Amino acid sequence: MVSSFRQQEILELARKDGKVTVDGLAEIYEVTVQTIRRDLSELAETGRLERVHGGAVIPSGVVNIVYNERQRLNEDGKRAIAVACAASIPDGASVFMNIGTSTEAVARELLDHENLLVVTNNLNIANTLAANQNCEIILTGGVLRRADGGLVGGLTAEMVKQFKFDFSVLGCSAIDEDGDLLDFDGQEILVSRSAIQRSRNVMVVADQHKFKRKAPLTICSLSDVTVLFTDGELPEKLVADCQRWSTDIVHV
Amino acid sequence: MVSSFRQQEILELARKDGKVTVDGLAEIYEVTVQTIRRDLSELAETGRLERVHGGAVIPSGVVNIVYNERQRLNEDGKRAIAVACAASIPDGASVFMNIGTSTEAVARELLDHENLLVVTNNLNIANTLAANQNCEIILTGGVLRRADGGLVGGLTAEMVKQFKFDFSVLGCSAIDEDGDLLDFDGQEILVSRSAIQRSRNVMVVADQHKFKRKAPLTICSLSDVTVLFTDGELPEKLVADCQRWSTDIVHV
DNA sequence: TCGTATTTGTTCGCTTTTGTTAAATTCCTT
DNA sequence: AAGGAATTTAACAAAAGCGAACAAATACGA
Repeated sequence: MVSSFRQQEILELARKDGKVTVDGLAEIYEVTVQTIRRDLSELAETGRLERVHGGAVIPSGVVNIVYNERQRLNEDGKRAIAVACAASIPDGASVFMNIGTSTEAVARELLDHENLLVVTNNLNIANTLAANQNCEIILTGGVLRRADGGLVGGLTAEMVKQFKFDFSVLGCSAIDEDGDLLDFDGQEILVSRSAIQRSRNVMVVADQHKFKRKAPLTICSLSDVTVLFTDGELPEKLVADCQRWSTDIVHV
Repeated sequence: MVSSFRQQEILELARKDGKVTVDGLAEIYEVTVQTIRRDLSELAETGRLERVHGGAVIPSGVVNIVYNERQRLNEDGKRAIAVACAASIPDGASVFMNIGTSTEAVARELLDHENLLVVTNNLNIANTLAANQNCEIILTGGVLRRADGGLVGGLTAEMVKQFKFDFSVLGCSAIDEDGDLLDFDGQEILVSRSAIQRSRNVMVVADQHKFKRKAPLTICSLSDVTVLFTDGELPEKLVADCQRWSTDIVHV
């Protein structure tokens, strides 16, 4: 969902020079500054640039794993979900966050939180939150998966078990009609399960598409979850089940 | 989060020179001193600079400059050392690499090796080697240290102990006249020691400056090392000791 | 071809940034 | 320790940049 060829080129320009200006880009592309502003806002919203007055700069971070532009599906929805989720996390909390674009969106919304302790197996999240000086970041160990900057493998789950979290923020590949959280990755489900086991509150972030997809492996049931953040409509039966399980649903 | 182009560049200037002056910056950016003062105040508020009369300096106690400076120190020498070290590592080896600019240089020379398995607690090394598709990268877990992209803490050493390496490539802060490897960082020496314990071959990369510096903590002795790569001259006595310990010295 | 959705341009009120001035503070020399 | 120069802070006005809303233009699918 790259909304324009400009945005790609703007990114390249920014990477080359370290920064871009609104006026400069407007001149290059022969469009109004307003159009450029819209581009920059979009790029900033998804964390690919950092907006400053008069232009934008490359986001400052420790890591810069070059990974393929990944599927950017339903960005607005994910953002709204992330905002709601981040709002539920108080300053000073200890949080685990796993692999996934939805959890990465949450990380971006946590930039203004204070005194967080974040444990993650996702290098992108580490990179994003590195900008928040008030945030202690702990990476789990594991094999680096270049495709998504994830750390995977048996060691990862082991490491997660060493902690006790106030919150887990988990993404998944799909949610089944009967309320099972599903994933494609056998090792990642072990990580997620360990996190659930060690968390006082389990938060799941899942946009509407997750209800239409299928995946082969079960992470857990929504009954194990404290609160689900989504922008999708759940089947009536599942809503009833959640009520029975006392699983909160936050619909954004 | 920086609010203007200038602030990011001011930070870079400060890191490069260790300090910046209000007048100097005002001239560079062609703005009034008042504007620069506002920038500096903001940067100081968020702890990234320390304000002094007439300008600003890097906050004391932060490793940052030291790190950036170190990186530029004796680049050619480090490169030569790295080339020699990388040449001693065969394709298909399992390698541990720790924090340090010298080991990072080695990583750059390993980009053409094949089928390596590299374990590291250094995000920069992971980042560098990510470009080598034939290389499996495993990150140890640990607390992310923003200053140098290192992963530190008790968990890191624990994780290292799970492996058995063909080679360790280790940097250190200093080498004592009697052949002791020294470091500033208490937690990093635990990591290094674990790696030494679990390695068939221990390689130490140390440029000439390491022989002129001091550090408070002992990692191990050169007698525990298989081969030392350096561009510096060792005291005669130490050369003799190494011969006795059957520690090879590769002088580039 | 028409109707709809998306993108772009225009305007305007509002916010942020910058420059200017004056008073207060700090630094340095004597 | 005093006095003068340099630096800083504070306050306010000017300028630049911003986002929202709506209209025009363009692209797209039926």
